[in-house]
Amino acid sequence: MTTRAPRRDSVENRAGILDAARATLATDPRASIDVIARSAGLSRRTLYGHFDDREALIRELISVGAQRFNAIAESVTDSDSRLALARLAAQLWREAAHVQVAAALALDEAHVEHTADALAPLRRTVAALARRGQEDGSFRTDLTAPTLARLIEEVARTVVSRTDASSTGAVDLAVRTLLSIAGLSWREADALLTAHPDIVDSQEVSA
Amino acid sequence: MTTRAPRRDSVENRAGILDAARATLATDPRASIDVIARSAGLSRRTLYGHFDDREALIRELISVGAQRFNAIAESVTDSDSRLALARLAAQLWREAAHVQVAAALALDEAHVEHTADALAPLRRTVAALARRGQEDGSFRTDLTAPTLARLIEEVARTVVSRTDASSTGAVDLAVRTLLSIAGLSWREADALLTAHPDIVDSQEVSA
DNA sequence: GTTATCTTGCACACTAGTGTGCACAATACG
DNA sequence: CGTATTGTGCACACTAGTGTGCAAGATAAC
Repeated sequence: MTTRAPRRDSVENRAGILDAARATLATDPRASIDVIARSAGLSRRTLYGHFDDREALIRELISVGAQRFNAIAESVTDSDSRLALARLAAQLWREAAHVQVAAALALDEAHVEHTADALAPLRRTVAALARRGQEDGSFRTDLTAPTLARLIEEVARTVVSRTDASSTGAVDLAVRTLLSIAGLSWREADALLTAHPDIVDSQEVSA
Repeated sequence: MTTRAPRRDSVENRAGILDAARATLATDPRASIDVIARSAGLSRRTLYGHFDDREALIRELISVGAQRFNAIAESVTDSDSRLALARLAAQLWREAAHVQVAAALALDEAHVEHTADALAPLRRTVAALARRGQEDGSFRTDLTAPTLARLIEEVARTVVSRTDASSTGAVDLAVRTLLSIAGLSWREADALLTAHPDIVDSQEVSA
């Protein structure tokens, strides 16, 4: 009487669709369901077996992605706000694949709201960081903390979505850009990264 | 035998369509022809009397806009590269209405090429400015000149298209952001703007 | 006042996409 | 094996948009 366990290929296909959607939508946020399904090696009809809607597919994509980098936001605990910002940027960059979809989709009117909700924890972290950085004299004070936070968010979005993630030194560029936006001169940023080479290189989390 | 002069209302309507398109597409780059026509107070059918295509309408919009700010690029002649960048940013901001459409449309795959072509002069100016700024020690040298130029372009696009143009102090924000990206610390940028209040205030061109 | 020019509404054909129903084939699971 | 689950192709209805043809009406130019 009890229902059977779900077939293995079914769950694999579902994951495959999500991967394909992530890759496809990162380049073209308006890619059709058919293109996504095909690039996952499945038929359009099958995709509708896994997701009710285009909407449902995208919502899941956003939720999963947001979860990943909300976690990152929590993991950054440096007391030096400049370091915290640098590390946050670098860590997020490593999730570039996930970030890019979110960044691309966030620009689409239909999903801004959901994206904003899902990313609320990350945004709170950034806002708090901006405030702290101003208070301890690390960040610029010619802008209000909320404005600075907004600026950091927007520029981060831009850098992430308009940079070839595979090119060497891309992480470096992203981090330096955000430090500049925070108000550091490029020499300060440079000195900071030289003093803490672990930020840009590989992750400090042991395997 | 000779053809009549075109009717006055006709040329006005054509201009009206361009204005409406500019305003509408700045918010939603995918607005339908019908929406644009209606917001110009005309019927969809009439719009097609003035422009062959959606394509033709957009091409003209881009061309006219590009012309305007290529002219601006030429008008900036400060020998101090920091001043030149600041003034360029401020001047372009005053053309915000035109810039915003271009910025929005430039993100659309279908028009990137045309936009890039039309903006070539401006981009050349920015590239030269980046090089000059590095040579005279004003701008950061941790990035190559082309990378810096690209970064300036992208961030400018972001600031322009994602800022409420009417809000007070928006010009100020735009200029400060770009100076930061160029590598100045926020204090340097602040000092520069204090020393040259004409940049952010009103235009220095006599009426 | 004529008249060429312009605007408009309506119907039409066309494209590209979404989401569903259904019958049939394949297959992983028990 | 048997069978419930899943994938697939096809037809279908639907939406939203583009671009055109045409006839009738408005109106600025002469």
